[in-house]
Amino acid sequence: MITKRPKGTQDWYGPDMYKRTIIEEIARELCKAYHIKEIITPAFEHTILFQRGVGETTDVVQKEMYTFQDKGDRSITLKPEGTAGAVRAYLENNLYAEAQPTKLFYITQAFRYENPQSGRFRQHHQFGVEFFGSASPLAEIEIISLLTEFMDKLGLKGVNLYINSIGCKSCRKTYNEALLSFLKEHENELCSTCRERMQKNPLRVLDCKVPTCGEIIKSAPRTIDYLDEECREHFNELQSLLNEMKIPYKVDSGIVRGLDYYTKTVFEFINSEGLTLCGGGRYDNLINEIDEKQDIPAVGFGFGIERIIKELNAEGVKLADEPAVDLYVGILGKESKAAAYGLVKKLRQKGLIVETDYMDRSVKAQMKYANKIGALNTVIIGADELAAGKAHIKNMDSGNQTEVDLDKIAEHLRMI
RNA sequence: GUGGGUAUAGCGCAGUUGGUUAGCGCCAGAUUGUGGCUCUGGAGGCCAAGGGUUCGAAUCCCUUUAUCCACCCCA
Repeated sequence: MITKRPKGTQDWYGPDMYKRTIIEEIARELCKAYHIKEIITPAFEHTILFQRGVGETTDVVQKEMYTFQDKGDRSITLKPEGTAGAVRAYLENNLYAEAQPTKLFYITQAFRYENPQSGRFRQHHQFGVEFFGSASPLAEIEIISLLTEFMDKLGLKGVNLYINSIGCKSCRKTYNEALLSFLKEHENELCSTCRERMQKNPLRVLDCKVPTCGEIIKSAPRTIDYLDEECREHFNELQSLLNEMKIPYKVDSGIVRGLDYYTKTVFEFINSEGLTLCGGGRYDNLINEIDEKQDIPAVGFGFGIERIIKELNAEGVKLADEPAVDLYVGILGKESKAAAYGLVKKLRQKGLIVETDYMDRSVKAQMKYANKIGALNTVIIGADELAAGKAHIKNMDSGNQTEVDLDKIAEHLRMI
């Protein structure tokens, strides 16, 4: 037990760790060009923030939060998603008082107590962007455009954009009534889970994957038919912008998000297996729900880093290789240790990736090791080399050796 | 919370009606200071844990734990 990690968590190392590093680098680089600033908020917040922000009736709040009392008897919750904390920080630090809009991105862990399975963890990681202050569809465009570029840079091809509009509060009210009465007519044709969902959140029936339900849903009322004028216009403008920008998308009336805060635009990036890699949308009411003195529109998304890696692997996309060891410095003889290590240090300071022997191995074993770690070049430093001030640099690919002055090694390696 | 699969060396796996395997990796050698290929040798496992049946259990039965997959929901 003591050497076992908690259920649903992962240790990051090796190739996946490197992929994660590259993914985060691409995200940061992209946000830089979009002039989106990084924010890091605490791993935990007051529980009330998520109850209000994410929504009291959602599964995330009802059964998936890591909530505990701290020693000061405060109710604390490990963040289950990134938006609520970013919104809280935006309000608490009066960022709305600066020139608007405010564009923030985060790379954070998120905690949800659920049963782990493929692409699902109790601690996972998200790259997210929140765009505060703009009611214009251009805010959605900014977010979506960044996402499509992100996908391009990663080399993902099998992920598609689906968008929908669920309208504002008032549209939703009339729509929910229409949907509910429709569902009641077909109640005995629906699967058992859908019959349950009907009661607590009828919107969720729309993305049921059971084929028989799918047939019924086809003729169900769609949110986009119940939009008021403003919401309809917003959605139309968004679509024509996407068309003009030649960003491929599909309108899918089945896209309804499971978090309560969304309004108007909702979207998902989904792979060929139906797994959602990224979900987001507009949340014009959320800030007001958290601070009633403020009424600020916003758009955002969360992208699952584990799911990106899963998709990269599924599509066979190779990100950049880990940088190779430029030179392995073999050490021969006790009396050469300090001088050889001094050489290692000097070469590292010149920017080379250098490895050496810490195991007191024989020259043969050192060469084997150098080969195993993929060193591009090797050199053996012993009494002879130190006396002569020269050594043989061996190119591990060709096997050729070149005699080089000890103080010219870096220059020699740069030339090849 | 519900359902199914799996659990044998660091890894990935055999194990026939109850009496244990080679592989990959790791370490060391194959003349003295040079890798890859080959060969030889070595280390490493209370066969997930506990209980039961049996002369004898990795193998059969029960319990527990872990893990994977699916549902709900989500990234």
